[in-house]
Amino acid sequence: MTRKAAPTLEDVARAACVSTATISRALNSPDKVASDTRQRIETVIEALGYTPNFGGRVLASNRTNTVGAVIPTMANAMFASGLQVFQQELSTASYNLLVASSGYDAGNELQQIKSLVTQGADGLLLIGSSRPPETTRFLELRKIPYVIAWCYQAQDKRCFAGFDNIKAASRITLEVLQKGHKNIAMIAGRSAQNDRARNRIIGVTECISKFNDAQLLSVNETEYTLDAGGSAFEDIMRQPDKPSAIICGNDVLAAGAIVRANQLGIKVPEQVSVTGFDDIALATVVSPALTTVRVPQLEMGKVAAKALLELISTGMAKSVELPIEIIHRDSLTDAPEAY
Amino acid sequence: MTRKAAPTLEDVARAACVSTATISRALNSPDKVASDTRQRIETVIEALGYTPNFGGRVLASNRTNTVGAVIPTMANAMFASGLQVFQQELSTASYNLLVASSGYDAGNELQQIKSLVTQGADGLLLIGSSRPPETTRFLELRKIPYVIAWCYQAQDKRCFAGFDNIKAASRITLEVLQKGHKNIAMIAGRSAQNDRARNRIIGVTECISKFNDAQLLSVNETEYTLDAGGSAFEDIMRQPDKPSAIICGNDVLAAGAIVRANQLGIKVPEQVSVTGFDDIALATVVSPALTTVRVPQLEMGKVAAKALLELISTGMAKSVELPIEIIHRDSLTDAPEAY
DNA sequence: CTGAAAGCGCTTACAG
DNA sequence: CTGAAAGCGCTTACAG
Repeated sequence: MTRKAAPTLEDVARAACVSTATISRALNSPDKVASDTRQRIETVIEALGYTPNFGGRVLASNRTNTVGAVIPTMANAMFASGLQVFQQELSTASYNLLVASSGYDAGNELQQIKSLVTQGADGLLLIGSSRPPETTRFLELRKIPYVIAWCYQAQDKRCFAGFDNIKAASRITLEVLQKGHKNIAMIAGRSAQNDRARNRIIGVTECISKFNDAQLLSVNETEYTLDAGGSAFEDIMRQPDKPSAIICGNDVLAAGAIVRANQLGIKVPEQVSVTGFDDIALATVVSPALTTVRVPQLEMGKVAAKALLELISTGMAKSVELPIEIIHRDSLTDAPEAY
Repeated sequence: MTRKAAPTLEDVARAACVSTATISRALNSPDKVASDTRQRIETVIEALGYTPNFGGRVLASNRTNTVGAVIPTMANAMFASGLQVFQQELSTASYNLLVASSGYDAGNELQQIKSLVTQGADGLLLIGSSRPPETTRFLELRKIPYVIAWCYQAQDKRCFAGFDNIKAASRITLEVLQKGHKNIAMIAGRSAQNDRARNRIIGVTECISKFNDAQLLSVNETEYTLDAGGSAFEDIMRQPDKPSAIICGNDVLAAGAIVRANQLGIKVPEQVSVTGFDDIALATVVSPALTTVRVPQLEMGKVAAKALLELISTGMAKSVELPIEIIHRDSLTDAPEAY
């Protein structure tokens, strides 16, 4: 099986009767080459089926035109669709996307980051702002351009493309309180290695604490699965002090809670209101449909790509804070008077 | 901003008092190096914070340790979770994953394939078996190792990691028929550039044609969204000849149909049964929960990764056919007697 | 606008 | 087990 060697710049140069330098220019900065030469070169390239060798190009230019993304998980719809837009945006700039997942584990994240950087990623997309010093040190040391999505911190010099999770969580909490709910519970994501989950808890807590007659009965941290949401719901509804509303850390948890409620014969929202977070497809499919906070997933992907590209080429890019929105559907209603 | 140049093999060699060749060996085939030399080298590498330069390595070895995946869309949960497993499996073999999406468009797919190959992908994961000759030619010409997921064709010499969509669609159809349904409709994906969608239609059609007293009233091709599923459902139920069961090309379509049915006050499954395909999270969240065919998403990701790695290193790998399974939930019930 | 040539940082036969 | 050296295929000042 003798695999005919792919044509090289050398081959093209010979066939087109120019130097390799000119061909390289014709490819990378066409305007520096006379148009007739350029035409001749293009013909030859076409005829030979030449494509630049990746390794040669990378070694000489020290750039890969590749960007890496490390996300918590691809299995959750909330990251996947943003990633899609991110990739499309990169694609228009002739950049490719390397993807890895951390499984919400900081050690794993560092490992994946190192792997992507070793594979030559020119820049990185990361989710969330807080990570162990070891990771931060690595990023700094290697001067890796990176943008952080899914959160926003005004005072921070790093580049964000996201929204303020504390504010967003406060917003949905306010909706709940305005419906007259006094006894509230929260089903949250695991906050230990997840600043978004943590900040959503903070947002809920802070908002409730401003209302004298309202109280946060409990915060149940759990993994982001339907089952876990269901179990947490069941636990909460077994307590003597039942809430009239449950605020969930994301839509998966909320959908899990509602599905379980339906199975247990507990009426949502008549007996308990439930709210979500993220606004993924699930939110419209559960019954009752989720009142939730819509997170600008697609917009984040797009903005993050632009920022990262700019960061790579110019060395700096501005953070952008995207707006969230409360989506009113059927899972949140007025607190029962008698309560 | 003088960015201190990263240490090279050269630097390590000098510091460890050995040749660059030895270091390269210590890195790539440690057993070829005396253990004390290796130790010394490791210390120096650690001290200098050396990591191999990607471009140099790629140019010299002609391998990137990167594979690419071109999937129809990341936004749909069915591909995303398989991709996650695929990446994890690659990761254990020190391979990285480049991802791109085609949006179910063949032209787009070719463009993305070219882009990934240009970026040095050692191999490719592709979804589905049928593509334009132009694409096939490119793949052949460049001798790109690739594996095809989400389908399986016994007679084919290409490498598959998937299941037989025709058989799978027949299986679920048989379930429907065995419940006594005679008048059936199908809501399918767009089959033009999508062999899975096409084969599922074939499977349904073939199976029904074997039953003399049953008929396929209509096949409604539409895009894979909740709304499209809902609209198709509405159209179907507006016809004078209503089906007693609707077989859907995937869970998104089925969930969309059921949500719409609920809104219209049409009872599922009492008035119409509805079945899905894929078994994604949505299937358990809609109410009634979907009777559907479970596709081995995660297993496919894993098997595909193994096959691709083997294909890259040895030049060949066997196709594997994975089993599907019918998941019985609540959206399919007996046909009304009176019908 | 074009060419000659150095150099990017590795890997890998080939010798020893 | 180790080293000297060629070579991978580009890009990019530097001259002209």
